[in-house]
Amino acid sequence: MPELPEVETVRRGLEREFGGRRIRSAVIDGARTVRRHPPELIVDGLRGRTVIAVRRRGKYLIVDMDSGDRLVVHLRMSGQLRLTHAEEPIVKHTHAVFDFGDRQLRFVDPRTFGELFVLGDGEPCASIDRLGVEPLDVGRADFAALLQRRRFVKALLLDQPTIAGLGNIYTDELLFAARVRADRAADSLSRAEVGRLYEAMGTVLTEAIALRGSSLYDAQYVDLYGRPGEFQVRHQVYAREGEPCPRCGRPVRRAVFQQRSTHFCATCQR
DNA sequence: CGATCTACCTGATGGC
DNA sequence: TGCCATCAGGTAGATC
Repeated sequence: MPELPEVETVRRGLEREFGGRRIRSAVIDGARTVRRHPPELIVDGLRGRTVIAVRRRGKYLIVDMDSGDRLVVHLRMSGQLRLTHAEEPIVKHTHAVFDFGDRQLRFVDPRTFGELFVLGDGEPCASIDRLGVEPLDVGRADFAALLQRRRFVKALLLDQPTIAGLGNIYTDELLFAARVRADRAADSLSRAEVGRLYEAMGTVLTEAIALRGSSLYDAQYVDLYGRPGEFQVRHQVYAREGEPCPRCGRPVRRAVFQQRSTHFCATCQR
């Protein structure tokens, strides 16, 4: 599922393939994908505009256009952005096609949780504006301060207004690396534990980006070119229930915590 | 404030 | 073979 490393991988592909290129036309199909405003705002508003830059904020992709408009994309669970040639057949669940002349950018999303919307020059966006710090930019002291709340540490790491970009896969991997249980109160972590969590956040996310993210058995996530990521082979606990813990050898466990699965080692994580 | 629950949606999977 | 229940999880909103 697209979390920070997957979204960052797509961002890099978008900037490389579409930076400086002009949208000839756009087609939006399906009512749910563009749901914040009429689809004409994209179809008519972005026609003829050129991509200046592609940025990422948390799990949001932000495409800056030469008009000052920004095309915002959130992949949610099953959204994919794909680079294709114009003549390639439109696959099922394709909800948006941006034609750049020699190539197309297509948004494919079976579960239609993902969304596209456009923001005018300077227009605020509550969804983006309320996002918390970027995990790879926040300093150690600021990160430690964020944890001074009486909430389950996993819930806090998943809380986008606190820290933007972590999802279920990477929180489980981070907590394992830091040897901290998901259900610990965030403000009960020792200095050493906070330090390990901070270090893990940097190393795990950086390596995951280098390996172009994680693709699971369902291959819901692939990059712009349809390639799966390779970080899943480095997962220590996520989707490894029953396999030996890489640290102590006891079986990795899975439990439902706050309505989602949590993978952990009951021996190594305290 | 924080925890819990639900809705959104399709495809894959497993049991019978 | 088919049918049905279950599960996957990012975000928003209701409720306790």
